Amino acid sequence: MVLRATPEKREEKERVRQALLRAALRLGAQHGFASLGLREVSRAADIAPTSFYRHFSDMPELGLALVRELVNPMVHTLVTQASEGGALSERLADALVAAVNADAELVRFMVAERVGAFVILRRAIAAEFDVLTSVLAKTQRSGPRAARSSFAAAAALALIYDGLVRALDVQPDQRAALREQLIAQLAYVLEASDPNEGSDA
Amino acid sequence: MVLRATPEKREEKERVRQALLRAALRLGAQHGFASLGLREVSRAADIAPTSFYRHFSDMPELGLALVRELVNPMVHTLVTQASEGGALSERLADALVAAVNADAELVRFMVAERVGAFVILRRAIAAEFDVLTSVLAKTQRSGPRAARSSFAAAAALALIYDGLVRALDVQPDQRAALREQLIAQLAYVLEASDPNEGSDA
DNA sequence: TGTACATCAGTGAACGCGCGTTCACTGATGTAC
DNA sequence: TGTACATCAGTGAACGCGCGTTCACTGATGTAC
Repeated sequence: MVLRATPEKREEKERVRQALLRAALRLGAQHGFASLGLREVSRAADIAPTSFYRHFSDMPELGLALVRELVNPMVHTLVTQASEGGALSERLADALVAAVNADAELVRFMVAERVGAFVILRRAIAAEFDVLTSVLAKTQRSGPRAARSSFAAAAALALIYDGLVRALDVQPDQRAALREQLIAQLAYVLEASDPNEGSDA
Repeated sequence: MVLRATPEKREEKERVRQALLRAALRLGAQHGFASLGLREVSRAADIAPTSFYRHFSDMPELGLALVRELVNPMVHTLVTQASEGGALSERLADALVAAVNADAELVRFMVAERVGAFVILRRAIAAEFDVLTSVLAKTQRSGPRAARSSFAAAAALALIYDGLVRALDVQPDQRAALREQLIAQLAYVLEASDPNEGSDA
Protein backbone atom coordinates (compact mmCIF):
# COMPACT_ATOMS: atom_id res chain seq x y z
CA MET A 1 0.00 0.00 0.00
CA VAL A 2 1.93 2.94 -1.29
CA LEU A 3 0.36 6.24 -0.34
CA ARG A 4 1.18 9.29 -2.42
CA ALA A 5 0.71 12.85 -1.29
CA THR A 6 -1.81 14.87 -3.21
CA PRO A 7 -0.42 17.63 -5.48
CA GLU A 8 -1.71 20.33 -3.10
CA LYS A 9 0.15 18.70 -0.23
CA ARG A 10 3.39 18.45 -2.16
CA GLU A 11 2.99 22.05 -3.29
CA GLU A 12 2.51 23.21 0.29
CA LYS A 13 5.59 21.30 1.43
CA GLU A 14 7.59 22.81 -1.41
CA ARG A 15 6.50 26.30 -0.35
CA VAL A 16 7.87 25.78 3.15
CA ARG A 17 11.05 24.28 1.72
CA GLN A 18 11.58 27.32 -0.48
CA ALA A 19 10.95 29.58 2.50
CA LEU A 20 13.74 27.77 4.36
CA LEU A 21 16.14 28.11 1.41
CA ARG A 22 15.42 31.82 0.94
CA ALA A 23 15.68 32.50 4.67
CA ALA A 24 19.06 30.77 4.83
CA LEU A 25 20.24 32.76 1.83
CA ARG A 26 19.12 36.08 3.32
CA LEU A 27 20.57 35.43 6.78
CA GLY A 28 23.71 33.88 5.33
CA ALA A 29 24.33 37.01 3.26
CA GLN A 30 24.32 38.98 6.52
CA HIS A 31 26.19 36.77 8.99
CA GLY A 32 27.78 34.08 6.86
CA PHE A 33 26.32 30.67 6.12
CA ALA A 34 28.67 28.80 8.46
CA SER A 35 27.36 30.70 11.47
CA LEU A 36 23.69 30.00 10.71
CA GLY A 37 21.69 27.77 13.02
CA LEU A 38 18.72 25.55 12.31
CA ARG A 39 16.60 27.45 14.83
CA GLU A 40 17.49 30.83 13.37
CA VAL A 41 16.57 29.75 9.84
CA SER A 42 13.36 28.03 10.97
CA ARG A 43 12.31 31.15 12.88
CA ALA A 44 12.87 33.28 9.76
CA ALA A 45 10.82 30.81 7.72
CA ASP A 46 7.96 30.88 10.28
CA ILE A 47 8.04 27.25 11.26
CA ALA A 48 8.85 25.45 14.50
CA PRO A 49 12.51 24.37 14.89
CA THR A 50 11.46 20.74 14.93
CA SER A 51 9.74 21.12 11.55
CA PHE A 52 13.13 21.82 9.99
CA TYR A 53 13.84 18.08 10.06
CA ARG A 54 10.89 17.40 7.75
CA HIS A 55 12.95 19.05 4.98
CA PHE A 56 16.66 18.76 5.80
CA SER A 57 18.67 16.65 8.22
CA ASP A 58 21.02 19.54 9.02
CA MET A 59 22.35 22.89 7.75
CA PRO A 60 25.04 21.50 5.40
CA GLU A 61 22.36 19.51 3.58
CA LEU A 62 20.34 22.71 3.18
CA GLY A 63 23.50 24.36 1.78
CA LEU A 64 23.89 21.62 -0.80
CA ALA A 65 20.26 22.08 -1.80
CA LEU A 66 20.99 25.80 -2.28
CA VAL A 67 23.77 24.94 -4.72
CA ARG A 68 21.74 22.35 -6.62
CA GLU A 69 18.47 24.25 -6.79
CA LEU A 70 19.50 27.91 -6.95
CA VAL A 71 23.20 28.30 -7.80
CA ASN A 72 23.04 25.79 -10.65
CA PRO A 73 20.17 27.54 -12.48
CA MET A 74 21.83 30.92 -12.00
CA VAL A 75 25.10 29.73 -13.57
CA HIS A 76 23.17 28.19 -16.45
CA THR A 77 21.26 31.42 -17.03
CA LEU A 78 24.58 33.21 -17.05
CA VAL A 79 25.97 30.79 -19.63
CA THR A 80 22.86 31.07 -21.78
CA GLN A 81 22.89 34.87 -21.76
CA ALA A 82 26.60 34.90 -22.56
CA SER A 83 25.98 32.64 -25.57
CA GLU A 84 23.52 34.95 -27.28
CA GLY A 85 24.40 37.31 -30.14
CA GLY A 86 26.76 40.28 -29.87
CA ALA A 87 30.28 40.85 -28.59
CA LEU A 88 31.28 38.18 -26.04
CA SER A 89 32.74 40.68 -23.56
CA GLU A 90 29.51 42.68 -23.50
CA ARG A 91 27.34 39.61 -23.17
CA LEU A 92 29.39 38.35 -20.25
CA ALA A 93 29.42 41.71 -18.44
CA ASP A 94 25.66 42.13 -18.97
CA ALA A 95 24.91 38.63 -17.74
CA LEU A 96 27.07 39.21 -14.68
CA VAL A 97 25.45 42.53 -13.75
CA ALA A 98 22.02 41.04 -14.43
CA ALA A 99 22.76 38.17 -12.04
CA VAL A 100 23.76 40.56 -9.25
CA ASN A 101 20.74 42.78 -9.86
CA ALA A 102 18.38 39.81 -9.95
CA ASP A 103 19.59 38.04 -6.82
CA ALA A 104 22.45 39.65 -4.93
CA GLU A 105 21.97 37.33 -1.95
CA LEU A 106 22.45 34.26 -4.13
CA VAL A 107 25.57 35.72 -5.74
CA ARG A 108 26.92 36.58 -2.29
CA PHE A 109 26.34 33.00 -1.17
CA MET A 110 27.98 31.65 -4.30
CA VAL A 111 31.20 33.68 -4.12
CA ALA A 112 31.47 33.38 -0.33
CA GLU A 113 30.97 29.63 -0.09
CA ARG A 114 33.30 28.99 -3.01
CA VAL A 115 36.03 29.71 -0.45
CA GLY A 116 33.93 29.08 2.65
CA ALA A 117 34.22 26.72 5.58
CA PHE A 118 32.40 23.68 4.20
CA VAL A 119 34.52 21.53 1.89
CA ILE A 120 31.41 19.93 0.46
CA LEU A 121 30.01 23.33 -0.59
CA ARG A 122 33.35 24.48 -2.04
CA ARG A 123 33.45 21.38 -4.24
CA ALA A 124 29.85 21.75 -5.37
CA ILE A 125 30.29 25.41 -6.31
CA ALA A 126 33.63 24.79 -8.02
CA ALA A 127 31.86 22.20 -10.18
CA GLU A 128 29.27 24.79 -11.23
CA PHE A 129 31.99 27.28 -12.17
CA ASP A 130 33.76 24.63 -14.24
CA VAL A 131 30.79 24.62 -16.60
CA LEU A 132 31.38 28.30 -17.23
CA THR A 133 35.09 27.75 -17.90
CA SER A 134 34.52 25.03 -20.47
CA VAL A 135 31.94 27.15 -22.29
CA LEU A 136 34.40 30.03 -22.40
CA ALA A 137 37.20 27.78 -23.63
CA LYS A 138 34.97 26.42 -26.39
CA THR A 139 34.03 29.89 -27.55
CA GLN A 140 37.68 30.82 -27.73
CA ARG A 141 38.76 27.60 -29.35
CA SER A 142 36.86 28.51 -32.49
CA GLY A 143 39.54 31.06 -33.34
CA PRO A 144 43.28 30.73 -34.08
CA ARG A 145 45.95 30.32 -31.44
CA ALA A 146 43.97 27.58 -29.69
CA ALA A 147 46.76 26.88 -27.22
CA ARG A 148 46.39 30.35 -25.76
CA SER A 149 42.60 30.13 -25.61
CA SER A 150 42.69 28.26 -22.29
CA PHE A 151 44.72 31.11 -20.78
CA ALA A 152 42.14 33.57 -22.03
CA ALA A 153 39.33 31.46 -20.61
CA ALA A 154 41.07 31.21 -17.22
CA ALA A 155 41.76 34.93 -17.14
CA ALA A 156 38.17 35.71 -18.18
CA LEU A 157 36.76 33.46 -15.47
CA ALA A 158 39.00 35.10 -12.88
CA LEU A 159 37.77 38.49 -14.06
CA ILE A 160 34.16 37.34 -13.92
CA TYR A 161 34.55 36.04 -10.39
CA ASP A 162 36.31 39.25 -9.40
CA GLY A 163 33.58 41.28 -11.09
CA LEU A 164 30.88 39.49 -9.10
CA VAL A 165 32.71 40.24 -5.86
CA ARG A 166 33.15 43.91 -6.75
CA ALA A 167 29.57 44.28 -7.96
CA LEU A 168 28.36 43.08 -4.57
CA ASP A 169 30.34 45.69 -2.66
CA VAL A 170 29.15 48.54 -4.85
CA GLN A 171 25.92 50.59 -4.81
CA PRO A 172 23.44 49.45 -7.50
CA ASP A 173 23.73 52.78 -9.35
CA GLN A 174 27.47 52.27 -9.76
CA ARG A 175 27.05 48.92 -11.48
CA ALA A 176 26.72 50.54 -14.89
CA ALA A 177 30.23 51.96 -14.50
CA LEU A 178 31.48 48.60 -13.33
CA ARG A 179 29.89 47.02 -16.42
CA GLU A 180 31.88 49.32 -18.72
CA GLN A 181 35.08 48.54 -16.85
CA LEU A 182 34.38 44.82 -17.06
CA ILE A 183 33.67 44.92 -20.78
CA ALA A 184 37.03 46.59 -21.38
CA GLN A 185 38.90 44.14 -19.17
CA LEU A 186 37.21 41.09 -20.69
CA ALA A 187 37.78 42.37 -24.22
CA TYR A 188 41.43 42.86 -23.33
CA VAL A 189 41.96 39.24 -22.30
CA LEU A 190 39.55 37.61 -24.75
CA GLU A 191 40.30 39.49 -27.94
CA ALA A 192 44.05 39.31 -27.48
CA SER A 193 43.84 35.56 -28.03
CA ASP A 194 41.55 35.83 -31.05
CA PRO A 195 41.40 39.13 -32.92
CA ASN A 196 38.55 37.73 -35.06
CA GLU A 197 36.25 37.67 -32.03
CA GLY A 198 33.68 40.49 -31.93
CA SER A 199 35.25 43.80 -30.90
CA ASP A 200 32.66 46.27 -32.13
CA ALA A 201 32.20 47.79 -28.68
CA MET B 1 52.39 57.82 38.57
CA VAL B 2 52.62 56.02 35.27
CA LEU B 3 53.61 52.41 35.66
CA ARG B 4 55.15 50.64 32.71
CA ALA B 5 55.31 46.88 32.31
CA THR B 6 58.77 45.37 32.24
CA PRO B 7 59.95 44.05 28.84
CA GLU B 8 59.61 40.44 30.04
CA LYS B 9 56.00 41.10 31.00
CA ARG B 10 55.18 42.66 27.69
CA GLU B 11 56.91 39.81 25.90
CA GLU B 12 54.88 37.26 27.81
CA LYS B 13 51.65 39.07 27.03
CA GLU B 14 52.62 39.22 23.38
CA ARG B 15 53.23 35.47 23.37
CA VAL B 16 49.69 34.79 24.60
CA ARG B 17 48.32 37.27 22.08
CA GLN B 18 50.10 35.51 19.24
CA ALA B 19 48.79 32.18 20.51
CA LEU B 20 45.26 33.57 20.27
CA LEU B 21 45.84 34.87 16.74
CA ARG B 22 47.33 31.60 15.50
CA ALA B 23 44.60 29.54 17.18
CA ALA B 24 41.91 31.66 15.52
CA LEU B 25 43.65 31.26 12.18
CA ARG B 26 43.92 27.49 12.50
CA LEU B 27 40.35 26.96 13.69
CA GLY B 28 39.00 29.51 11.20
CA ALA B 29 40.64 27.62 8.35
CA GLN B 30 38.67 24.55 9.44
CA HIS B 31 35.23 25.87 10.37
CA GLY B 32 35.20 29.45 9.08
CA PHE B 33 36.08 32.53 11.05
CA ALA B 34 32.48 33.72 11.44
CA SER B 35 31.56 30.57 13.35
CA LEU B 36 34.42 30.84 15.84
CA GLY B 37 33.69 31.56 19.48
CA LEU B 38 35.77 33.30 22.09
CA ARG B 39 35.76 30.21 24.31
CA GLU B 40 36.83 27.91 21.49
CA VAL B 41 39.77 30.11 20.56
CA SER B 42 40.80 30.63 24.20
CA ARG B 43 40.72 26.88 24.80
CA ALA B 44 42.98 26.30 21.79
CA ALA B 45 45.36 28.97 23.08
CA ASP B 46 45.46 27.39 26.57
CA ILE B 47 44.02 30.27 28.51
CA ALA B 48 40.83 30.73 30.49
CA PRO B 49 37.89 32.19 28.50
CA THR B 50 37.91 35.26 30.73
CA SER B 51 41.55 35.97 29.88
CA PHE B 52 40.52 36.56 26.28
CA TYR B 53 39.31 40.02 27.28
CA ARG B 54 42.83 41.03 28.35
CA HIS B 55 43.74 41.02 24.65
CA PHE B 56 40.61 41.62 22.56
CA SER B 57 37.13 42.92 23.32
CA ASP B 58 35.51 40.43 20.94
CA MET B 59 36.15 38.17 17.94
CA PRO B 60 35.77 40.83 15.22
CA GLU B 61 38.52 42.86 16.90
CA LEU B 62 40.74 39.78 16.84
CA GLY B 63 39.94 39.42 13.15
CA LEU B 64 41.03 43.00 12.48
CA ALA B 65 44.28 42.32 14.33
CA LEU B 66 44.83 39.31 12.06
CA VAL B 67 44.55 41.56 9.02
CA ARG B 68 46.81 44.27 10.44
CA GLU B 69 49.47 42.03 11.94
CA LEU B 70 49.56 39.00 9.64
CA VAL B 71 47.78 39.67 6.34
CA ASN B 72 49.47 43.04 5.84
CA PRO B 73 53.05 41.65 6.18
CA MET B 74 52.20 38.74 3.90
CA VAL B 75 50.93 41.03 1.14
CA HIS B 76 54.00 43.21 1.50
CA THR B 77 56.29 40.18 1.27
CA LEU B 78 54.42 39.20 -1.85
CA VAL B 79 54.90 42.65 -3.35
CA THR B 80 58.60 42.70 -2.43
CA GLN B 81 59.26 39.28 -3.94
CA ALA B 82 57.38 40.25 -7.09
CA SER B 83 59.54 43.36 -7.45
CA GLU B 84 62.85 41.50 -7.57
CA GLY B 85 64.77 40.68 -10.76
CA GLY B 86 63.51 38.33 -13.48
CA ALA B 87 60.34 37.96 -15.52
CA LEU B 88 57.34 39.53 -13.76
CA SER B 89 55.05 36.57 -14.40
CA GLU B 90 57.52 34.17 -12.83
CA ARG B 91 58.19 36.41 -9.86
CA LEU B 92 54.46 36.74 -9.18
CA ALA B 93 53.77 33.02 -9.51
CA ASP B 94 56.73 32.16 -7.27
CA ALA B 95 55.71 34.68 -4.63
CA LEU B 96 52.16 33.32 -4.69
CA VAL B 97 53.17 29.68 -4.32
CA ALA B 98 55.68 30.66 -1.62
CA ALA B 99 52.94 32.41 0.33
CA VAL B 100 50.70 29.34 0.23
CA ASN B 101 53.56 27.04 1.21
CA ALA B 102 54.65 29.31 4.05
CA ASP B 103 51.26 29.86 5.65
CA ALA B 104 48.28 28.19 4.01
CA GLU B 105 46.05 28.99 6.97
CA LEU B 106 46.72 32.70 6.60
CA VAL B 107 46.06 32.60 2.86
CA ARG B 108 42.83 30.70 3.50
CA PHE B 109 41.75 33.36 6.00
CA MET B 110 42.66 36.12 3.56
CA VAL B 111 40.75 34.81 0.54
CA ALA B 112 37.79 33.63 2.62
CA GLU B 113 37.26 36.80 4.61
CA ARG B 114 37.67 38.96 1.53
CA VAL B 115 34.14 37.79 0.72
CA GLY B 116 33.20 36.74 4.25
CA ALA B 117 30.46 37.75 6.64
CA PHE B 118 32.12 40.72 8.38
CA VAL B 119 31.96 43.94 6.40
CA ILE B 120 34.80 45.39 8.46
CA LEU B 121 37.09 42.49 7.52
CA ARG B 122 36.12 42.64 3.85
CA ARG B 123 37.07 46.32 3.75
CA ALA B 124 40.38 45.79 5.55
CA ILE B 125 41.42 42.95 3.24
CA ALA B 126 40.31 44.80 0.11
CA ALA B 127 42.57 47.67 1.19
CA GLU B 128 45.54 45.29 1.41
CA PHE B 129 44.85 43.93 -2.05
CA ASP B 130 44.67 47.46 -3.44
CA VAL B 131 48.37 47.87 -2.64
CA LEU B 132 49.10 44.92 -4.89
CA THR B 133 47.00 46.35 -7.71
CA SER B 134 48.75 49.72 -7.68
CA VAL B 135 52.17 48.07 -7.70
CA LEU B 136 51.13 45.97 -10.69
CA ALA B 137 49.74 49.00 -12.51
CA LYS B 138 52.99 50.93 -11.93
CA THR B 139 55.09 48.07 -13.26
CA GLN B 140 52.95 47.97 -16.38
CA ARG B 141 52.84 51.72 -16.81
CA SER B 142 56.56 51.75 -17.56
CA GLY B 143 55.84 50.26 -20.98
CA PRO B 144 53.83 51.50 -23.96
CA ARG B 145 50.06 51.37 -24.23
CA ALA B 146 49.60 52.80 -20.75
CA ALA B 147 45.80 52.96 -21.10
CA ARG B 148 45.62 49.19 -21.35
CA SER B 149 47.98 48.65 -18.41
CA SER B 150 45.19 49.04 -15.88
CA PHE B 151 43.26 46.26 -17.62
CA ALA B 152 46.32 44.07 -17.46
CA ALA B 153 46.79 44.88 -13.78
CA ALA B 154 43.14 44.08 -13.01
CA ALA B 155 43.31 40.82 -14.95
CA ALA B 156 46.59 39.88 -13.27
CA LEU B 157 45.17 40.56 -9.82
CA ALA B 158 42.12 38.48 -10.61
CA LEU B 159 44.42 35.66 -11.77
CA ILE B 160 46.51 35.99 -8.62
CA TYR B 161 43.48 35.81 -6.38
CA ASP B 162 42.17 32.85 -8.37
CA GLY B 163 45.60 31.21 -8.15
CA LEU B 164 45.62 31.54 -4.37
CA VAL B 165 42.21 29.89 -4.15
CA ARG B 166 43.23 27.03 -6.44
CA ALA B 167 46.58 26.53 -4.69
CA LEU B 168 44.71 26.03 -1.41
CA ASP B 169 42.50 23.29 -2.82
CA VAL B 170 45.40 21.37 -4.32
CA GLN B 171 47.91 18.93 -2.78
CA PRO B 172 51.31 20.59 -2.06
CA ASP B 173 53.07 18.40 -4.65
CA GLN B 174 50.75 19.71 -7.37
CA ARG B 175 51.65 23.31 -6.72
CA ALA B 176 54.63 23.17 -9.07
CA ALA B 177 52.27 22.37 -11.94
CA LEU B 178 49.97 25.15 -10.83
CA ARG B 179 52.96 27.51 -10.81
CA GLU B 180 53.71 26.72 -14.47
CA GLN B 181 50.08 27.27 -15.41
CA LEU B 182 50.00 30.57 -13.53
CA ILE B 183 53.18 31.84 -15.18
CA ALA B 184 51.70 31.18 -18.60
CA GLN B 185 48.39 32.84 -17.70
CA LEU B 186 50.06 35.88 -16.15
CA ALA B 187 52.46 36.23 -19.06
CA TYR B 188 49.46 36.11 -21.37
CA VAL B 189 47.70 39.06 -19.75
CA LEU B 190 50.79 41.05 -18.74
CA GLU B 191 52.94 40.76 -21.83
CA ALA B 192 50.08 41.42 -24.20
CA SER B 193 49.95 44.97 -22.87
CA ASP B 194 53.72 45.45 -23.02
CA PRO B 195 55.75 43.20 -25.30
CA ASN B 196 58.95 44.70 -23.86
CA GLU B 197 58.28 43.06 -20.51
CA GLY B 198 60.44 39.99 -19.82
CA SER B 199 59.25 36.91 -21.69
CA ASP B 200 62.28 34.64 -21.43
CA ALA B 201 60.28 31.86 -19.76
C1' DT C 1 -21.49 4.85 1.63
C1' DG C 2 -19.20 4.08 6.21
C1' DT C 3 -15.43 2.50 8.96
C1' DA C 4 -10.80 1.35 10.09
C1' DC C 5 -6.32 2.41 9.34
C1' DA C 6 -1.88 4.65 7.23
C1' DT C 7 0.80 8.60 6.08
C1' DC C 8 3.09 12.64 7.14
C1' DA C 9 4.05 17.89 7.88
C1' DG C 10 3.96 20.47 11.76
C1' DT C 11 4.16 21.02 16.82
C1' DG C 12 5.42 22.09 22.10
C1' DA C 13 7.81 20.37 26.02
C1' DA C 14 11.92 18.98 27.63
C1' DC C 15 16.92 17.63 27.73
C1' DG C 16 21.77 18.65 28.27
C1' DC C 17 25.36 21.70 26.52
C1' DG C 18 28.40 25.44 25.22
C1' DC C 19 28.15 30.18 24.71
C1' DG C 20 29.43 35.37 26.07
C1' DT C 21 29.85 38.10 29.93
C1' DT C 22 30.22 39.81 34.92
C1' DC C 23 32.54 39.69 39.06
C1' DA C 24 35.68 39.56 42.77
C1' DC C 25 39.94 37.60 43.47
C1' DT C 26 45.21 36.17 43.15
C1' DG C 27 49.92 36.91 42.65
C1' DA C 28 53.76 38.76 40.47
C1' DT C 29 55.99 42.87 39.97
C1' DG C 30 56.31 47.53 39.52
C1' DT C 31 56.73 52.67 41.99
C1' DA C 32 56.90 56.11 46.11
C1' DC C 33 59.14 57.61 49.85
C1' DT D 1 66.43 49.17 53.17
C1' DG D 2 61.50 48.43 54.37
C1' DT D 3 56.68 49.39 53.84
C1' DA D 4 52.57 50.77 51.57
C1' DC D 5 50.34 50.90 47.48
C1' DA D 6 49.34 50.48 42.20
C1' DT D 7 49.13 47.82 38.07
C1' DC D 8 47.58 44.18 35.46
C1' DA D 9 47.40 39.32 33.14
C1' DG D 10 45.15 35.43 34.41
C1' DT D 11 41.49 32.95 36.93
C1' DG D 12 37.02 30.12 38.61
C1' DA D 13 32.30 30.53 39.80
C1' DA D 14 28.14 31.91 38.33
C1' DC D 15 24.47 33.96 35.32
C1' DG D 16 21.03 33.71 31.72
C1' DC D 17 20.45 32.31 26.96
C1' DG D 18 20.01 30.02 22.54
C1' DC D 19 21.39 25.90 20.54
C1' DG D 20 20.49 20.93 18.34
C1' DT D 21 17.91 17.03 19.14
C1' DT D 22 14.41 13.55 20.97
C1' DC D 23 9.83 12.47 21.79
C1' DA D 24 5.03 11.70 21.71
C1' DC D 25 1.34 13.99 19.82
C1' DT D 26 -2.25 16.36 16.44
C1' DG D 27 -4.91 16.81 12.49
C1' DA D 28 -5.59 16.74 7.73
C1' DT D 29 -6.01 13.65 4.22
C1' DG D 30 -5.11 9.66 1.89
C1' DT D 31 -6.34 4.17 0.94
C1' DA D 32 -8.77 -0.51 1.75
C1' DC D 33 -12.74 -2.87 1.66
